[in-house]
Amino acid sequence: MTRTSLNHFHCSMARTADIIGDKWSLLILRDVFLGSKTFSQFQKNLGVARNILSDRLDKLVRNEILERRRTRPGVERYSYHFTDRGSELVPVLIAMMQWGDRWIFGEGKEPLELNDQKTGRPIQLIKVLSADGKPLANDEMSASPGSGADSSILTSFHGKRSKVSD
Amino acid sequence: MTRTSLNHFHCSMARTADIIGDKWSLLILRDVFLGSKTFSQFQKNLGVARNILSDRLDKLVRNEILERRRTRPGVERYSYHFTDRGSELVPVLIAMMQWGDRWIFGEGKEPLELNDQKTGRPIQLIKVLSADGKPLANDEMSASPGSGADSSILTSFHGKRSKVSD
DNA sequence: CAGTATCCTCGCAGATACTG
DNA sequence: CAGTATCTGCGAGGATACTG
Repeated sequence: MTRTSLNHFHCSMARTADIIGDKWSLLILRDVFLGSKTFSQFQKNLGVARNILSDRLDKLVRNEILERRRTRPGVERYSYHFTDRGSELVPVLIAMMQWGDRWIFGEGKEPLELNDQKTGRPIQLIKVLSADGKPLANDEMSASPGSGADSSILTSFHGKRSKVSD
Repeated sequence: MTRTSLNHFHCSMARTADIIGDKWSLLILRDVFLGSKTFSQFQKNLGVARNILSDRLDKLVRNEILERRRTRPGVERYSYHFTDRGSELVPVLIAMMQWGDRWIFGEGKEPLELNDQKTGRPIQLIKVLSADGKPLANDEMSASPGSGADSSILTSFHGKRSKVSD
């Protein structure tokens, strides 16, 4: 990838992956999510090369995921923040973290705990809901035993499948 | 990335990104999610080079995201399916798709619709829930206006922040 | 501090031919 | 069909020096 852009795919996944589907972008977003704001914070936390960091931040700003603000007038001091668009990416980040918590770090591995800032309530679950807002039995998402017969998660869909390869 | 592995990060996001955070893997998973099963289906749908596809499938199988099954005994005919571990990645995929539906393809752009296979109910929302299962007002996730003062999504957290860079 | 500029290297990705 | 093998090259990524 990267060599070829995914823009020609009429697929939200592909387009989204094209924007945030690289590791540094993902890690930068995670870092923003966890409170980092400045170039040097990112650089220090992630250990990424400065030019790469610069490039990624630029891309995220151009794609309106992050917004760059001057912290003090006159001085070269900036901070990065989620835009609306960007903050709605948080569920993606949380979903990834939760998966990792569960499947990479095991039971006793003290996963990252997140609290909602306003209510103080812990955030622990991300769920796929049906249109009416009722939770879809989560079992259905992961019910099929790995070696089961015909694992059928969510296979039916409507939309342009035909143009997948173009 | 890719050059350096993310294994040394004690961070679920980083580790998850290391496994599925590249575009072809993501697209393969999407394709599995939408019903593709075989090497040639992937190859045809995605237009990816065969060696790359082979490599990614291998990696996904090694990481126990996908499982390879022989469809007919004796014949070289295989199919790929989600494992338990893999199927729990579906929320990540859905979260990405939804974000793309909303922010890349606009209102009138007919986003992909997904139906739950068993109930037939449409799946449209993915939500972050608090530990008690109650929905966290979704506004809190995206409330801060892009240019607002101090956009505070979910900033508090507990866990090993210290080891971020090592 | 917050980047840009430069150089160099390695590996991802593409194309194509071949095999069981 | 489902890959493996090989060859090539672009460009992502790293390191470091420099600038406003």
